[in-house]
Amino acid sequence: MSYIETALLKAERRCQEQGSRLTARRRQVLRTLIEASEPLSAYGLLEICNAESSDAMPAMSMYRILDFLVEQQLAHRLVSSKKYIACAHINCCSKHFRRTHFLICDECSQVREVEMSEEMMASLNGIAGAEGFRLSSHQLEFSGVCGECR
Amino acid sequence: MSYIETALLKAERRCQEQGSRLTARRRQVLRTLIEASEPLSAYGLLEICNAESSDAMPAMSMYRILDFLVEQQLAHRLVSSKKYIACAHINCCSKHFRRTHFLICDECSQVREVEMSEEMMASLNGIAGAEGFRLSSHQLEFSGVCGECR
DNA sequence: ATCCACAACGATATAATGTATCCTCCCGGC
DNA sequence: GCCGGGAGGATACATTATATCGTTGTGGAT
Repeated sequence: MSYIETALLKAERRCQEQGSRLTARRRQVLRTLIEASEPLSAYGLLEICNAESSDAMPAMSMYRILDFLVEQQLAHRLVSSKKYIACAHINCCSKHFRRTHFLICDECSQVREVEMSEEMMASLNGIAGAEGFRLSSHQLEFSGVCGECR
Repeated sequence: MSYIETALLKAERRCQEQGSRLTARRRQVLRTLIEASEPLSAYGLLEICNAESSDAMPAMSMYRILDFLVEQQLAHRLVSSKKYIACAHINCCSKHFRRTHFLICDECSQVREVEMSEEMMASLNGIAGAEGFRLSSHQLEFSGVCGECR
């Protein structure tokens, strides 16, 4: 079974566990994200999805679906570029969730989603904690140049 | 001399060194940012600035001015909220520049701009480097809850 | 099987944020 | 005084996102 089929099945199961559904629209958006070679904007996704199906979806629906996918940790929103990617860990256990960071290449705009090490987590929490701050989200976006582009 | 007067003078000097000018408009925006108690959006700033002077500035100008202030490191743009703040280090030496991170409180939306420690820099570079990645920007935005709100 | 509640989606309008383009003005150096 | 370029004005438009209310459809309770 292909990566994408497995991913969609797992996603479906995860949704059911949450009492929600991976509907046709949602599945289509998620599949498009997984197949994409780069991060896509909401309207970019909309264009692709609407091109491949006869009845067009309004932008509102796309935003709702993306909110859903992000909430379910099936996708991520890159705040620095306002674009979306499928979660890289969609096919493995869920222990990585909410503990990842993103390496975003300025040149090729590829994104590496990397699990945050315990060491790094501790370091960040320590630094923030020294300021009396309790971190909530751990989605960090780093920009730079990737190995291939160097 | 007040904090804000000193800051504006220093800013003016810094601009001159760069061959640019801290014009009346730019000064007004920077002062507004320094006086603000919370991050402001471009249009929010526009409203404030236009309210206090007779001839209104178009949005385009505000964006240009903000681009300028950010480039000069006199202000920062918080990408997660699309808002702007005055640089907290506007009144001290420039060694902090491009080495800060932001602790953004979910509750009160206050922002602490914190110098990044050598240890943290090394840690981040190490982690990214292991993936063959060379970091460029070091503007990190952490969300959480600040000491006062806890 | 029917009905209900609610999740999901459609339709429409509009808000908020950001950029492109071209022109004018003004300051500083020659 | 002239000229070159930095700065800003005017206008249009692109992109991103949300508000609101109505409709559909699915699953569970009865």
